[in-house]
Amino acid sequence: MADDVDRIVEQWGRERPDLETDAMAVFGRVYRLARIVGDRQERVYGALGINRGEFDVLATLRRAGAPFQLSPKALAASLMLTSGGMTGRLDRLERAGLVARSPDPVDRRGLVVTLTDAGRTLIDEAVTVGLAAQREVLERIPEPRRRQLAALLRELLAAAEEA
Amino acid sequence: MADDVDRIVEQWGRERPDLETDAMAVFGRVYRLARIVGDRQERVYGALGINRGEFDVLATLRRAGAPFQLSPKALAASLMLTSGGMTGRLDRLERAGLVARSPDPVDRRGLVVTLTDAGRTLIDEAVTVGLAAQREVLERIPEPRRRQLAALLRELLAAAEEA
DNA sequence: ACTAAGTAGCTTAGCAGTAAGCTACTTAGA
DNA sequence: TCTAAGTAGCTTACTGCTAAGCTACTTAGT
Repeated sequence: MADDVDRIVEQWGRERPDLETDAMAVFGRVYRLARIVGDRQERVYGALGINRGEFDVLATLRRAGAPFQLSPKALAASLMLTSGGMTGRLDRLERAGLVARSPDPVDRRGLVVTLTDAGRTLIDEAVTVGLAAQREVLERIPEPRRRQLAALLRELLAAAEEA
Repeated sequence: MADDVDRIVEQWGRERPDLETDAMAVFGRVYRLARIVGDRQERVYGALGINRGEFDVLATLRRAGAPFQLSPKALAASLMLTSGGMTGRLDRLERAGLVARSPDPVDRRGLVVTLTDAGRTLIDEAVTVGLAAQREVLERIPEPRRRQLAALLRELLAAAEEA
């Protein structure tokens, strides 16, 4: 049974028989997966009052371990975000009481962003339910193919980063 | 050798040993792949004067086959876009002379969007170079793993659409 | 034939991002 | 020890999207 991506690849094959379409089938599915699972995560986080970008900021602070502090610079680099984008996310998170900004004691140009207790509580819940949402999808495919897929995606990501 | 995603998963394992983190490794890589390869495509299309969203509109018209016509409604549905988003894309493409809007002869509420000759020429070039950019990444991993990956992504997408 | 409900595309307001440029501060070199 | 270059974070202008609501038109029910 053909899926949407199969149909698209087939249409291109008919209209442009000169094209080598294999790569389309792979990346077309990567894009669709990112969108579908991303939207799923967005809904789950939305129920907790944050969006996916804000989740990523809180998660990065949480993962860093106690005392849950990073500079805006480090956060922006880790999330591949411009400084303007980071300012906006921190504004919203600070307004919601989930992070606090304070002066960097050793560099007066800089700040340190700290997860508040409320932020810590929220992200610990969010990561649990977000991961459950991902597992619901992944566990529909049985081992050992789950493990194979993980290994192959790791290899493809390495290829993409090199190219 | 660990990659960024391995390090993130490992940090979570340390901070939250209660979490079942397998799914993170899979979807974390899907998100990163979509971003990296997406940015790559964006650069390629940018050299031709269009962005990825505009590419998708032209590609959908092209794939439909002669006479390369679809309604804004059909385009929006196919690209999972709101009607407002579609209006904007068509405005830009029409201004660039790549598509034309004309009244639907059988339904006076509707329009038909047609690929112009310039649009046809541009999309035929864009799909060729865009696909080459994707192949450059994919061909870094050897057969038969390329084929396995394609099959497993197909299965995962089906799982995501069902869930 | 008339009316109520539905549909197509557009408009507006709001959102979250980028790019470019600013100010304040730090660092390296003569 | 000045000074030039570099860096951190913020601001502004712009982009492309969504959500909601509009007008014009079509379809179904009586």
